[in-house]
Amino acid sequence: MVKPSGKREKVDAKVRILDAADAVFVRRGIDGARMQEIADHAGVNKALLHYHFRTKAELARAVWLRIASSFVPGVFEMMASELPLGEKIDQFVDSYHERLTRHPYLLVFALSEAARRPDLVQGFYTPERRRAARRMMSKLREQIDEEVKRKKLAPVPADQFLLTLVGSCLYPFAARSTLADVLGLGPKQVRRFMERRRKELPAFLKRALQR
Amino acid sequence: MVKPSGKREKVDAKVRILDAADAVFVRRGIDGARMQEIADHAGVNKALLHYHFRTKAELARAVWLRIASSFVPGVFEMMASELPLGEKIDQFVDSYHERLTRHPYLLVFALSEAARRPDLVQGFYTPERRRAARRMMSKLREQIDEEVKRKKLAPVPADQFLLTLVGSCLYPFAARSTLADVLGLGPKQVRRFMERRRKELPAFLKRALQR
DNA sequence: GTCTATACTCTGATAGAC
DNA sequence: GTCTATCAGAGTATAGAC
Repeated sequence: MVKPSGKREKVDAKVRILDAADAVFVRRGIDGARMQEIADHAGVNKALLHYHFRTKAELARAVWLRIASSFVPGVFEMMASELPLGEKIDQFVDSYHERLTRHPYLLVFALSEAARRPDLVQGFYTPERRRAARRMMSKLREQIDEEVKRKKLAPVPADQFLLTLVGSCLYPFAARSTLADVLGLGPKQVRRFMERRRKELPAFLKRALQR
Repeated sequence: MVKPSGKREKVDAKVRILDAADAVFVRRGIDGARMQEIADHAGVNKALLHYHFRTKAELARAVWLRIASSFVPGVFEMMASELPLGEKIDQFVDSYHERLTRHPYLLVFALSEAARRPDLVQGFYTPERRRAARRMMSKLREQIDEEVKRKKLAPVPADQFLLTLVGSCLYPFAARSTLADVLGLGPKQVRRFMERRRKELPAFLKRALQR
């Protein structure tokens, strides 16, 4: 499957633009991003951005959808799988720690734009994706209920537990700078702190479900 | 303590501007906010914003500092107090649920601007505030250690526990829209979900510390 | 202190050549 | 598809009257 040299450049430019837009939007936010900076970053002219993605809003939406598609479905699937609950927790924490460590601005971008621009997210949750979400929830419910029954715990609603997992895992990445300020840590100490968290958080959460 | 009618207008305008700027910045983000919208919202002319706060950046900083001052010191103090650990958890969850329910965009604003603009936060953590933060941490450490010893738990670092508390409490407010999409909830159901969380989260966290 | 009017820059978007 | 050149509008900031 060799690329026809004519088509090659075209595709590449469009992808390079998307990659550049990703970097700039995530770093600066949609409103703070400049089309010029994206063009420079992609090594093309500003006009070309408008050729491939008519407006800034459309480019932003393309970036957004690409990002969301790159991890939401995977999480749904993993969480709906037959893996034991404990391993799901491990995998979730591991994969987000890995990704968010390498992309420090990603979470804040996703949260703030999703909160402020419903239109951006519009259409991402297709019927199929909603079904996947429901499959995930019902599988989790089943596993948690079993755990609760076996260990005779107070019942824990699956949605609440999932949110606690997600929140306590992701939040530190959103609040990294505040965290450093409040705990009085330098960048290096923050990294060490997060590494420890990666190991200890799953244990803490599992323990909370084990009695 | 009656206001001299001459001074009254002056003070009021400046405060009205701050209030308006707060509303607009929090809702749109700093980059997305327009000086014109702030002026309209405050019922004054655009030029007056520049008279009282030279630039947009300075106005944004004033808003930021006012917001941060309005709750950070209180949390530090409460968390450093002699209250039992369990009651601290209750109070923390309650006060944030109350505040963030009424100001849905506040958290996302705080997180995204703090992450992207170190200069904005610059100078907020004075030596006195850092001391307050350390007092909080050492008191929490003491209380958690005691809990751990009494209940013979695996040791839980205070900073990690605090972050889990903060994250699992605040995150849902930052991800409100995503939450609704993933769980397939309408606005009303989201509210009910959050009310339940307010009651159940403290119990879950305390249980995690009780074995 | 507050307003009107305006200067000027920045930036998203288009036209048109290659 | 990609570039150069340019426009139109938006948006921050200032000058100056009251």
